[in-house]
Amino acid sequence: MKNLFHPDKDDIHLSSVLYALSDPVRLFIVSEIRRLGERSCGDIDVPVVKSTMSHHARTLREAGVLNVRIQGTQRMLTLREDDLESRFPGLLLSILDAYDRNGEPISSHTSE
Amino acid sequence: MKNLFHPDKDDIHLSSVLYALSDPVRLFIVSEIRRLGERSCGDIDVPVVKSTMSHHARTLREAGVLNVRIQGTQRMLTLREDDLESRFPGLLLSILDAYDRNGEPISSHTSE
DNA sequence: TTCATTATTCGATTGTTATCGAACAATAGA
DNA sequence: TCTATTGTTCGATAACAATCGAATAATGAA
Repeated sequence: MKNLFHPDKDDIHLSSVLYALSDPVRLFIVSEIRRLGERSCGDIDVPVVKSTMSHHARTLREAGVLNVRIQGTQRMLTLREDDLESRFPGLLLSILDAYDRNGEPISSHTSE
Repeated sequence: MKNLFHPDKDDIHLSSVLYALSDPVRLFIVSEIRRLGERSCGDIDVPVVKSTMSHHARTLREAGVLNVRIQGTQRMLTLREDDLESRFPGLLLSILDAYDRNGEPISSHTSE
């Protein structure tokens, strides 16, 4: 049985969280999990192939944004809302609210 | 007289702002400007050479985080607090508060 | 005009990342 | 045991980024 690394709450770093959430695809993933609750990787309708999705899920997990629970062949993703809220109060909410208010395109952060 | 590009308020993108603030050096720069008010590039005691500082100032300006005003040979930097607050309510404050609460290290591979 | 101050640009280096497809692994179910 | 489902890992690629030092530019002061 595999054991997935998750950083301790106190090892979650602001710059890593901001970096993880600065990618439009990852922002979309996180927004969907917040909207729908726990979901597997495959449940999230994201315009990348599954190996890329796996990469993003890992990036978010290692940054401390997501918790990943193994259930059969699936990886169930949840937001680490409580850990993030206690470490960075208001941060996640303001980011996700900003995301929902302004329709960010899912292309690239160097768009124009 | 040179004219520096600043994105319109409505062209400031969440992912770009998060990316700009995901670098520890840039977080420090922004935190210092918030703490001290308007400052020139050279006023900020940051552990990088001036060409690198120039690069970071440009990244923050182009992301919409900083306003840069030319005064003589200096570039005076201010936070675009109002624009950011109206577009992403609470975001900047929660980031800077999180930064101040948890001392994020500036991990740089050079000393100066 | 000459010099000092301040910052930008340029070229190079080194490292990181987002993406894909193919191969692989783990599990559940028949 | 066989097969389908679900993800991960690996290798490759192309793009981007953080940093430095040197050269350049703009300005103000002597």
